[in-house]
Amino acid sequence: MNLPPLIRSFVLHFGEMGSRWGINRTVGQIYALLYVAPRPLCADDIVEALGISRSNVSMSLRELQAWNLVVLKHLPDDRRDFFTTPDDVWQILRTLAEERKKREVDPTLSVLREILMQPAGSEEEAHAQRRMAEMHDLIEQLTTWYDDVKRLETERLATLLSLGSKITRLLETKDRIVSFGRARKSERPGERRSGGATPGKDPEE
Amino acid sequence: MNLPPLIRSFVLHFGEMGSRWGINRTVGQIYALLYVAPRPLCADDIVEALGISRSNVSMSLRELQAWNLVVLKHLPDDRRDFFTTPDDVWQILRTLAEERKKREVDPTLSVLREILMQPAGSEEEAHAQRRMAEMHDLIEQLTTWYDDVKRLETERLATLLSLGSKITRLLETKDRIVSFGRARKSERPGERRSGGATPGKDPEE
DNA sequence: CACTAATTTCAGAAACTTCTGAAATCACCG
DNA sequence: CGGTGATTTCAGAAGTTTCTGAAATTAGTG
Repeated sequence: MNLPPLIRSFVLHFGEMGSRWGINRTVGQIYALLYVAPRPLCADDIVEALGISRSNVSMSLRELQAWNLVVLKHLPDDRRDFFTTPDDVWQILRTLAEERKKREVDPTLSVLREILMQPAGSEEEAHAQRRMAEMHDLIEQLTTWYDDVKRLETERLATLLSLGSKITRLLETKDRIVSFGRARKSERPGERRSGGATPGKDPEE
Repeated sequence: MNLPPLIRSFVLHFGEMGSRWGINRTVGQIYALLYVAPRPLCADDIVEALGISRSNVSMSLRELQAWNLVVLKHLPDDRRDFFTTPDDVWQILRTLAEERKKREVDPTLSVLREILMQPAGSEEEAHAQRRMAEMHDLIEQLTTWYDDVKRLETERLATLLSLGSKITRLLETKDRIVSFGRARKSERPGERRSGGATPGKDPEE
């Protein structure tokens, strides 16, 4: 490996991290390298920078493509493939979330659904099904939220994040103001339960 | 492995999933088993249910304890350790988020900070630092949001989730109403930038 | 403080993943 | 359509992780 020290540390750290979740070391390193490189790199650039075999680079790039994490570029009069990462880190985050959901969450949800369809053969199984139903419902709530939020443009998403938990307070403020403004048109919102509070159901978006 | 079919499917799925992210197959299976079991299990119950060696169970339980994912119980007049998972799935989610952050996010943040402190030795390194800074800032925004939201009680967290992106609309509604109600006390909120929109900075928690 | 039973540790075996170099494939060019 | 160079595939080598049984440790008991 023959890289400027700062880039080297970053690449090595990503390699480590990569192996801590599913992705492997080389894939992590290549991603890190592409992420910080000032221009798109071709396979041989990567071989040179990381000191790994050509075939390993080829396979790892395939994997990154399968994750939609890299962008393919072509230079005129050069038939080699050049690779970069998207410029926008928020876009990268979205892709990562989407792919991890696809690989980690969706299969679990469908296994849970399948098991929950079957009849329990004993009290032990019935209890297990109740537990699985709790898990299923939690995951479903989270993915519903995610599906909703992922469509926001970056700017609004950032606003949402910067508000954080303040929103629950804001929500109460809004309840007060709106119910006051409308002079109690129907009934007052009052205490809200955990399940399905969906005020202000605008048709747009 | 000698388990009722529904439980068996669940346990096997979790084993698979386990190996898809960092955790290993056995650890995943044991967790799944404890999660659906109607009562706390001891190590030998697990050996029996999953058909794996006693020592493997012992090591895997240690790992689950290191992740804070299991609860230790003792029965009177029995010095064996019995294990369960917490009853509340939201609590489980919190623990999982906390531990993954500790292992996956925090180390990355500190590596990024360290690298960003060092002087760049070339334009290539300077560019890399700019990219790393973008990544750093994104992660910091996400963790700030997380640190804020994780303190919410389950009920409020559920409300927040069920609102999802509707909140940004709600926010605009609130801006309108509040600025109208206050009859433009100081300046009007207007367009909001991505960075630090923090309306309603209440002192309380 | 010896005995017993539960539990943990650990060295090496088994299983699995990653990585390589050689061979096959692909795609353009004359 | 044969040649050239880039790229991919793949069998097996290298490396890593997981799992086991045997030995060591811990903790309670008479």
